[in-house]
Parts: sequence; C-alpha cells; structure tokens
Amino acid sequence: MVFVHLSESRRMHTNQLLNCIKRVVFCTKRTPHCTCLFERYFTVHHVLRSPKKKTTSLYSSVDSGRYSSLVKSVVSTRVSSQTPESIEEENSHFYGPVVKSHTRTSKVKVPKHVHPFLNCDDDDDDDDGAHGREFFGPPTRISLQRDGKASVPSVTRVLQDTLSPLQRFYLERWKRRMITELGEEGFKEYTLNLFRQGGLFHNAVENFLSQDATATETKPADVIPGSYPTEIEGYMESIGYILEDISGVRAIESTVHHGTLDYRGIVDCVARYRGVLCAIEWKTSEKPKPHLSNTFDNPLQVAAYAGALNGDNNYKYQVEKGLIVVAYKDGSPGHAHPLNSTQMLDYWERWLVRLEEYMEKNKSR
DNA sequence: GGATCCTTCTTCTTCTTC
Repeated sequence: MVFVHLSESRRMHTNQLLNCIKRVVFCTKRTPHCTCLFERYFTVHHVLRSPKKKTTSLYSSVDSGRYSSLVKSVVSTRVSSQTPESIEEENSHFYGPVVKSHTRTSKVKVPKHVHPFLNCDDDDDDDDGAHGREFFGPPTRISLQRDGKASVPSVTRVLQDTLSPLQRFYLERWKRRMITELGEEGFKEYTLNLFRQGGLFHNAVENFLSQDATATETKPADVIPGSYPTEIEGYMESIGYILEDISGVRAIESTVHHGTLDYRGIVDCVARYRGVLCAIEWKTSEKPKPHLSNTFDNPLQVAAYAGALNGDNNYKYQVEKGLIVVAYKDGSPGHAHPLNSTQMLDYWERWLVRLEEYMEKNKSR
C-alpha cells in the first residue's frame, strides 16, 4: 500500500506522481526500501520543481548531483523509465546490490549435485557435445510410453502449474480481453486454431528434418514453397534460413526422462546448430520475439529437456546447449535464440526451483 | 472403446499529445 501526503503532492503533476507510485508498486517485494525510494523521488522532484523558491526548502540539503540520474528519469516523460532493470540499477545506486527474495524456493529439496551439463566450457564448439563420438544412423524417436505412470510430472505441466502470480495475472488479463473481443466460442476457436497451427508446424519441421537426416549430414535441404499446408507455409518460410544451419539431427520428437529427478517430456529436436549440438524447441508466435527475454519460460523448457536427456540412459551423449526458434506466420524472418552453456546452467537452476515448487505443491496428492 | 499422457499457444507498465 502506498500512502501519499496530499498537501505535499499537490505541486506534482498528476502523471509524474503516478509514475512515482507505479515505480514503488513495481517493487512489491521490498516495501521498506520502496517507501524510502518513493520519498527520495518525491524529494528530488521537489528540489527540481519548486518554483523559484525564495524560502528555504525542507529539501535544500539534498545532494542533487547525487540524484541527478534519478531526477532525469523522474522528470523526463520520454525516458522509458519503468523497466525492472532501471529500477534495479537505481536501487543499487542507493542501497547496494539487491538480496534476492527466496520466496519461490521450495522446502522440497531436489538434489543440487545433479549436474546436467558436464562441459560448461564455451570454447568447445569443435566438440559436438558427444565427447568425441560421432553420430551415425537415423534420429532417435522414443515415443511416449503410456505406462500409466501418471505421477511422473511432465515439463509443461510443471511449468504450467508453477507460473508466477504476475504471469497468471497477465495471462488472465489477456484471456479476458480476448473473450471480450471474440466471445467465449470465438476464443475457443482461436485457441484451437493456434494449437492446430503449432501442431502442423511441428509435423512439417519434423518431416523436413527426417528427410534431411536421411539425405545428408552436411548439406541441408531447402524449404520448398508450396509443399506445406497453406496455413503453415509462412512459418516454414520464416525459419528456412535457420534450417540451413541445422545439421546432424540426432533426435526428433523424442521422450526424455530424468532418471534421478523423475520428470519427463518430449524434446522437439536434438541437432547441431552451426555445428554445435543443441536441444531445440520450435515455436510459432503471433508477436515478434526478437529477444530471448520475449520467450517467457521457453528457455526453462529447453534446459529441462537437455537436463533430462543427459540424465536418461537411452541417450548416449550429452547436450549442453540449446536453441529456441521462433517462426512467424507472415513468413518474416524467424528468430533463433541460442543458449550457451552458462545460460543453460542458469535456466536449469531456475527449472529446478520450479520443479521443487511443483513437488512441494503435489506431495500430498 | 474411453480416458489419459505430452504438446501445441497465450503475458511482459501503458498514456497523451505533437
């Protein structure tokens, strides 16, 4: 909750005051600091904006040089100031490094010694991750065993069930807006259509890579216009230039199961991207996703699959890197987001937190 | 035959004026 002293706030423009409040609300986890931060913003604003003060201001002792960057960001309406990064930066200016909240850390302990990526050296690009073993033969395709082991959590279920409250909020808001626009039935149809297109796209990529894998290891085939269902032609065109960099396909739509952590999933693809062995996820998207940060939990998904594959006896090689490929329906160039070993480890750790959280929530079931 | 499994997607601050 934010309290604003109205007699003081009257001199502020409404939108600037709101800006300050929004910044404070954004940092919900550090209430005392935020309150203090708000006071600082408030103070700084007054130092700057007090109209030709003739009287001694209560704030005259403020070191305005020290707060100049804050002043700029608060007063300027052109600065995109309300990003988590800028807030972090400004906070650390005042308070030093932020001690991260541990609220998402569950009490159920996943063994931390389980290290999924053995070679975390980024200079090993000449090694394909298979530790010297070259790969021959058709790609692995282990279909999901419907063995009735419903208790084994899947990657998507874990990620879905452990979305943060903020993620849930935005998703719910988006859903409400879509239903308002399309109606309940329209929204259902829209969602089904998205899933159908995603499924068709995956099948098309799968077929493409299967042919490619049997054809040659080194020379990729071309995406041939007109050879796919109309509704996914654009998606295929979109990733055509990325597929040219894919070679040495080792697994396609194959089930992975982590023997120790006991979770499973289906990895889209394991192949070399520009010579580096990666766990690959193909994604369709309506919105452009030019940055890795636009892909939400996709990197966790990739790290979870790679970690599972490395902990699965059915696969005799290790995967230490990842790739997320985003395709667009209008055929505009897709985006390839490679994940190096360091990023993979980082996302693996985040995945473990989510897995722990899931196990904690479901341990009584 | 029916039910279930794993996926397929969806979010990212948000306003007004030039």
